[in-house]
Order: sequence, then structure tokens, then C-alpha cells
Amino acid sequence: MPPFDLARPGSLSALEVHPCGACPVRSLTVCAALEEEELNRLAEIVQTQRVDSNHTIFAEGDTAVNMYNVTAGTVKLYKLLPDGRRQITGFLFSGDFMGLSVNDRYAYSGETVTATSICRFPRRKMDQLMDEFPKLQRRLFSLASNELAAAQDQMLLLGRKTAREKIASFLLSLSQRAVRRGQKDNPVHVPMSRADIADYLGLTTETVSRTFTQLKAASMIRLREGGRVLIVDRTGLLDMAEGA
Amino acid sequence: MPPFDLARPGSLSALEVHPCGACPVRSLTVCAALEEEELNRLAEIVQTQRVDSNHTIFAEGDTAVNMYNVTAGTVKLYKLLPDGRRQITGFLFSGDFMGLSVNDRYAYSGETVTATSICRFPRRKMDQLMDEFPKLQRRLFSLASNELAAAQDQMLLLGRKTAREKIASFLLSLSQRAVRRGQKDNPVHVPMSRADIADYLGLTTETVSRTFTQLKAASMIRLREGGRVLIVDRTGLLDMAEGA
DNA sequence: ACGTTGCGTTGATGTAGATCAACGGGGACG
DNA sequence: CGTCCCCGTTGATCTACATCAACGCAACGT
Repeated sequence: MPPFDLARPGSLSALEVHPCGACPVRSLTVCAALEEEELNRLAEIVQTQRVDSNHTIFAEGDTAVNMYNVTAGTVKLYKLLPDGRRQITGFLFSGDFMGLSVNDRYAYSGETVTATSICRFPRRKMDQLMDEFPKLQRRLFSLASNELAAAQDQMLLLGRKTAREKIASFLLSLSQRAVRRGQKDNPVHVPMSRADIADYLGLTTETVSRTFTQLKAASMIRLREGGRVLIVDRTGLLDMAEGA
Repeated sequence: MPPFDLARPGSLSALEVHPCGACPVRSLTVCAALEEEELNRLAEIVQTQRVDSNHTIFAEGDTAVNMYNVTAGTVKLYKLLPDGRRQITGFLFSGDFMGLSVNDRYAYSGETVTATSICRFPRRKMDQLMDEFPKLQRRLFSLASNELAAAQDQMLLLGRKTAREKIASFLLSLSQRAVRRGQKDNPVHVPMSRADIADYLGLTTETVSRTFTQLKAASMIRLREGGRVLIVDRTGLLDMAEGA
């Protein structure tokens, strides 16, 4: 996982001015519901870049100079314990936002899972725009509230669900988010490794693997190549996810 | 846990207009950094009330008509699984804010742990005030960001820490929050039951009890009456909390 | 073509914490 | 002022998941 150096030209492709008007994920994220003028002002401060897979975008504790929007690919956010234990706090897909900070520091690290495209917004300029455009601030507040609700669901999962309930919840959540992005909900695209899934669900890779095998044996899912999972029994999976 | 009925006069004391100017926790919460005028407008829409211990203030899934601010006492927020398993997502003390919602619904239930005083803000009016006073919205955004960071810490705790690390983290967190409220950091006031602590940390009451006993035996803490815990070896506890 | 490496899977065994069970003390209440 | 009940604690046992270990396979470099 080589560190991603923003200054090194080789690590990113052309820093073109992004044509926000044509952005395919605009309706999903910060930029939604902005007026023409506001969108143009936002476009002035944004820079887009591509990042290869398994690159660090920012690290926990770094000064939070940027906010980011994922426009393609998959990113993971995580926190580490000193001995290396890792908790992935979230996966981000196109349309998702990251980089909220406390005390001007990132509270977690961000690393690409696949090759990724991101929009980068300097935080200082974002703060100014937020003052100018309450609508933008409202939008960020709303995004933060949604993230908070998701975090609480994840706490319930981590604290109280069994391995099978965790995996079932995880697959359904990926499926639902795909729908929200306008993609099909089945089969589910699962671009991350078993190790990443384990660190997201508070399990080990072996348990994740075994649980997939169990669900497969129970004819609830089928494993396809290319990290795709076919949901065969959605109702059963829903029941399992809630412990019913 | 009798439901708390807002319409029933017996369940709350005088609904006086709150003297926000004299509020002892103003500096800690939403009301901080508001100008005279803004504060007055806020005071117009607020209603204060006292709630006995173990009363539900609002329930997960309810239409989110109010936001709340705790001015005294302790409140717990939690989510339930259909079979009764419970995850407490947070404890609130004086100065803490609750009631952020998604899709106009509460994402969790709120219940008092001790007798409690709360300020109640109708959400519709809060939305209006937010439009009028960007500073207020900024403040709420900032509070949400902080809560999000806390939620991520809790995910790390739930997913990757051992029982001892969880208890150590919990005690230190209570201690630090007491300081922020301007109270002394030692001994720590622990007003909630073993069952509540267990459901917050993803453990059972038995494990919580045994772990307290272990820490006591290791001379890191002492259990005082009235739900107070004396931290004897703060450094040791800090190391333990991070798994060092 | 052939080692190397990383990832996923499966098997054998270990263990932290859950579960089941019992008991003691304090507060509420008749 | 006894009785009940709730809560915290401790002990004995169980188990879901972790840990340790081995192996197959695909991607990759040489």
C-alpha cells in the first residue's frame, strides 16, 4: 500500500477542470440540488483525479486539507489500533462523500480498494462556499446525518449480530446501495477482499469465507467470478440479517 | 419502562419558558456561539421538562417532531433487534444533543437513565431557524461531525477490542467527557446499570462485572458506592484501552 | 515453462466470552 | 419488619468464533 503523494505527478492523471454539469453522479451527492451559479462556483474549486487500487488517499491524524467525492471505484475508510488491528468504518462507492473532520484532522484513513476517480475540494474553500450557500451546508449536514444513522446500524451489527447475520446484512446493504446508485441490485458487486470484509464486520477472513460457504450450501447465495454474489433467496437473507 | 406521553401533564413539570441566558450548559451545546437575537429566537421555541428515570422520550421509527438537548441527568440511545437484542449507541449527559433524524424518523430510541432535564425544540421550527441563522446550522453540522467521529471510535471498540480494552476505554471516555462538562475527572460517575454498559460495549452483564473485578484486583480502579469508580492507574488504563 | 506470491478455502484445535446457575444485599412496599 | 425483587457478583460449563495450519489456484515475473 504505497502512500499516495499528491505532489507526485505520476500518481494521478490530468488534473482537468471537471465538467460538473455532465457529472454522472451529481444527483447523488453534495452537488445535488445546487443552482447553476453554486455549481459553477463549486466546479471552480474542484480537482478530479484517478487513483490506482490500494493507494492511501489520506491518513488518520493528517491535517484535513481536502474533502472528497468518489465518482467511480471503491474506497475504504479505516481506523487502526497500535498493534495493527484494523476496523473498516465504511466503504464508499461512486457518489459517496468523505473527509468530514474534527479539529482539522481526519478521524480515519482512506484507501482505494479498486482504481478510483475522486473529486477533491479544498476544505478552506468549501468552508467559504458553505457560508455563501446555505443550501450547500444544508446538504452536507444532511449527508452527515445519514452517515450517522448508518454508523448506528453498524454499531448494532458489530455489537449484537452473529457472523451469519453480519454477512447477510452486509450483502443486502451492498445490494441496496447499488440500487440507490441506479445499478442493478443482483448479482451484487463485491469488489473488496475477504480481509477487508472481515475488518468491516469484526470477523476474521476464515469466518467470512466459511460463512459464505454456508450461505451457498443453504442455497441462499451463489458465488460468481469477478467478485459477484448472486442473491438467490433475498427474503431468507433479510430474515437472517435481522436475526428472525 | 413506561412510555413517556408528551400529552400527559403528570409526566412533566411546569413547561416554563426557559431562561437560556442563564443556562448552565449553554456553552457546551447548540446554543453556544449564538448572538443575543438568535438565542432569544431559540428561547421562544424551546420548552424544558423534567423526566423521571427509565422513561422513554422517543422511540425508533417515530416521526421525528422534536430535537432535544439534555441539561441535567443521563439518557441512553439504543436500537433493538426483533428478538430483543439491544445495542446502546450512546449515552448523553448535560449539554449533549439528540434527535437528528433521517427521513423524518428517529433512527433510535431515547430513554432516561436517571431523572433528567431536557430542552425540547420542535424540528419544524428548528429547520426555519437554521435557514435564518447559518451559524446555528453550522453548529449542528459541527455537532453531527463530532458524533460521527465518536461513532467511528465506537465501531473500532465494538469490532476489534477485547472486553478489558472495552471497559478501560469506556471509563476513560466517561472521565474525559466529565472534564469537558467542567466536572472533575476522578472518581468517574457511572450512573448506568451493568446491563446498560454491556449493551453499549457488546458484552454481557456477567462479563462487565467480571472485568470490573479484574481491574479492581489489578489495582487500576476502585469501586465506590453510588456508582462511582475511582481511577487509580490512569496510565495503565490508557495503555489497556489501546491494546498496548 | 516454472517458481513465487497472494488470496480464498477448508480442517483441527484453542479460548474469550456467552450461557446457565446460584447467592447476597439493598431498596420498595405491604 | 418481613418479603419480594432487582441488581451485581461469582462459579461452572458451553460454544461461536479465533487461531494455527495446510493447500489449490490464478496472476505475475523471469
